[in-house]
Amino acid sequence: MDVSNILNELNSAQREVVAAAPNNMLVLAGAGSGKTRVLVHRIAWLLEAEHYSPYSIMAVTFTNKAAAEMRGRLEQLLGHAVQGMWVGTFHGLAHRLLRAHWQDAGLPEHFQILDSEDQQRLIRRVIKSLNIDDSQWSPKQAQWYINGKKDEGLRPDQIKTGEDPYARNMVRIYQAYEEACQLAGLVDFAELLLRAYELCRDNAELLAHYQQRFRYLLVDEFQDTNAIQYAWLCLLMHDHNHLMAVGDDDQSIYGWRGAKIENIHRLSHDLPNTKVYRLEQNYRSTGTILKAANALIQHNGERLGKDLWTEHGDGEPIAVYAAFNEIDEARFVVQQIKHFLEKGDRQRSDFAIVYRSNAQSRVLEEALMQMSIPYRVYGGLRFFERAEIKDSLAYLRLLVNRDDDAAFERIVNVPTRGIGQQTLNKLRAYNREHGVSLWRACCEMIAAQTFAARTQNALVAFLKLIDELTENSRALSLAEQMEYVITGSGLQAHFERDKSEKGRGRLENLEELVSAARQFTPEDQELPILAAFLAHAVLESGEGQAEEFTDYVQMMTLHAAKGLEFPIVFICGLEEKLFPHEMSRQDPVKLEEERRLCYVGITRAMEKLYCCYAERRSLHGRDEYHRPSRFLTELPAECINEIRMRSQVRRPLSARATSVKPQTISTDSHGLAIGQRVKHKSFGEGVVLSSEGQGAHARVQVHFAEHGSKWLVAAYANLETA
DNA sequence: TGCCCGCTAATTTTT
DNA sequence: TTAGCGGGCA
Repeated sequence: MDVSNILNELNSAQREVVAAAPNNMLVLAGAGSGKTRVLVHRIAWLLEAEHYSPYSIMAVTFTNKAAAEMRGRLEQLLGHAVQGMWVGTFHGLAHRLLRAHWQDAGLPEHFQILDSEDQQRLIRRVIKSLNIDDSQWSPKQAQWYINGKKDEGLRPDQIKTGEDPYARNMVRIYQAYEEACQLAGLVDFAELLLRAYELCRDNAELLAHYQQRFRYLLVDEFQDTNAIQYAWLCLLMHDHNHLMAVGDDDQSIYGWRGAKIENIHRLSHDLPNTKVYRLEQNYRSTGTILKAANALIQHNGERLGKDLWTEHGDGEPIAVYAAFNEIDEARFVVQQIKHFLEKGDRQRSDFAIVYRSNAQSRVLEEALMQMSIPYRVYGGLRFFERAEIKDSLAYLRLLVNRDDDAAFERIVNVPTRGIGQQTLNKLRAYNREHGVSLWRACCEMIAAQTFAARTQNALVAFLKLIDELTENSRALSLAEQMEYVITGSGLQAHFERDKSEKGRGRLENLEELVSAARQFTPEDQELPILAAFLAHAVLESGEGQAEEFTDYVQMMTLHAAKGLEFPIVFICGLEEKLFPHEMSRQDPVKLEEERRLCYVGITRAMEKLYCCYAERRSLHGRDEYHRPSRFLTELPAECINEIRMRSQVRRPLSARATSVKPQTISTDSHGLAIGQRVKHKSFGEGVVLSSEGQGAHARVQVHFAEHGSKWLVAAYANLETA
C-alpha cells in the first residue's frame, strides 16, 4: 500500500512524529498545531507502514467526543472501518476490562456504573447510616474526598489519618460507602479506573496478556492524566511495547480534579528512551493572537517551553473593552456580534462568548435575547442525566441486578405506591445490619411479616412488579423492552398526570429514550445489549443541548472551550477575583492554572479576539469594584487596542498601554453618556447603562434605584442630567 | 405526600 | 442575587 498519502499535507515537524520509528515519545502539541491530525496519521502509519495489527493498538482519550473524532478521522483517512482496535476514554476502556474480567476484579457480573449524582445520593445515605451529622459532613465534601483518594489510588486502609478527626471521619465514610457499593454491585467513575488498575496490578497473567497485546499505546491530552491513569499506563508498559503521549502542559486546566501536570514531566524519566517532539506551528490563529498568548504564558514558571508561531499574518489587534458594569459588557459583546451579523459575512456560530464561571452567562443571555440573537449555552443537564430518564433506567437496572440499591432507592416509590420514608428506613436498617441489599432486605422482611398489612402489600406489589417486568420483557428487543418498562412501571402514567409544559417535555424525553434504544448499536459486542446500553447511558450521558447544526452564538465556560475554535471569541469578565478567580489568587500553583486557562481562552480565537472587563460587577447580590485582570496587563501593549467610551476618564490598562491610541465609540446622539447619572420624572434617579440606535430612535437603558433597569426612548424620556 | 418558606453558600466538570 | 436543599405544615 502506498503510504505517502499519510504523510502528505503534514508539515515537517508533524511528519517527523508520524513517521518516527516505533518508540516511546512525548509530543508537546501546542494549541491549534494539528494534534488530532498527528495522532490519527500516526495510527494510520503504524497500521499501513509498520504493519501493526489494529488489534495491537490502544488509543486513549478523555472524552467520548475526542474518541469518536479520532476513530472517525482515522477511518476516513484509511477509507475503511477499523476493527479490533481499542479506542476510547480511560473510563470506557477500564469498563471494558472490568466487564471482561469481572471475576478477577471481584465484581458481580452485572455490576452497574454510578454517575456522580447517584454517587452523591449513595454517600448521603451512607453518612446518615453512620449517624454522622451531615450538616457538618456534607455529602458533597465526602464525595470530593473519596474521589480524590481514589484518583490517587488510595483505598481507605491505605490512608494515613493520624489523629486528624476530619480525615478519620472521611475515611469512615469512604469505607462504609465502599462496602455499600460492593454489596450493591456498583462502581463509580473513579472506581472504574482504580479497579482496572488493581486488576492489572494483581493479575500477572492478565497483565502480561495485555502488555503483549497492546504493542502501541497512544494517549491524548496527556497533561490531564491523574495519578491512577498514569500508574495504569505505566503498568501496561513493557519492554516490547511503546507509548506515544500527546499533550500540552500549557493547557493543563484540570489540576483541581486530580490531573497531574507532573505526569508530563515525569514521563521521560519513567519510560526509557522517550523522545520529545514539539509541534509549534499553529494553523488556527493570527500572529497577534499567538503573540499575546505566548507572552501571557511566559509568566508561568515550570514550563516545558514552547512558542507558537504561524504563517498567517498578524491580523487585527485584540480589542480590550472596559465596560462600566456587567450589563454594559454584555451589551457591548452583543452589539459587536450584531454588527458583524448585519454585515452579512458571518454566521452566528462563528462567535463564541467565553467566561470563567457559569453565573456570568445570565446577563449575556439576557442581552442576546433582547437583540433576538439565537444562542446556545454549553453544559447543563444532559440527556441521560434527566430525572425521568434516570428513573426509567433505574427500572432497567433493577431488572438486570436486583441488588442495585441505588436504583432501588430511586424508584421504589416512583411513581408513588405507598412506600414511604418510614418503610424505607426500616429496610435500610435491615440492609445495614444484615449486610444484604435493599431488595433482599425487602424479601426477608416480608417473609418475616415485619410490616403492617398495608405496607406489606405495597412492598409485595413492588417486588411482583419488578419480577413481572423482568419476565415479560425477556424476549423483547431493547427498544420494546424500554417501552414496556416505561409503561409497565407506571412512569408513563405518572408523567402524563403532569399537564404542565414540563410534564409534556418529560414525556417527549421518554419517547426519545425509546428511540435512543432503537438506534443503539453497541461497540462492545461481547456484552448483552441491555447492559451495554445502561453503561453507554452513564459513560456518555449525551449532548447537553442537541441541534449541533443550527446556527447559534456559542456560550461556554473557558474550561468547556478547550479543544474548540471559533473565528471570533469574546472573553468576558477579565477582572481580578473573577479571573483569576478569588479562590485561586493566593496560591501560586492555582494562579498558574488560571493563567493557563486564559491561554486556552485566547488560543480559541482564529481571527479576532475581544477581551472585556467590567469596572463594577454585581456579585452575590453585591456591587463590587474590581481591578482589570492581571492577565490583561500581561499581554503585550502592541497587540491590543483599548476600546473606551469617550465620556469616561479612565486609567489606561498599564503604563505601556498609554502608547496605544484609544479608539472611541460614539455614545450618543442624545447627549447621554454611559455611566451618567440622570433623573426621570416618574422613575427618579438612575444611571445610564447603555444605549442603542441613533437620532429619534435612540434608546437608552437606565438603571433606576427604585425601579430597576428600563429601556427608554431618549427623545421622549426627558431625562435630566442629575 | 407534596408544597412552601427560609436558610446557606457561592469556580471550573468529564467520566 | 439565586439556586438548591431541608424542615415544617396542610
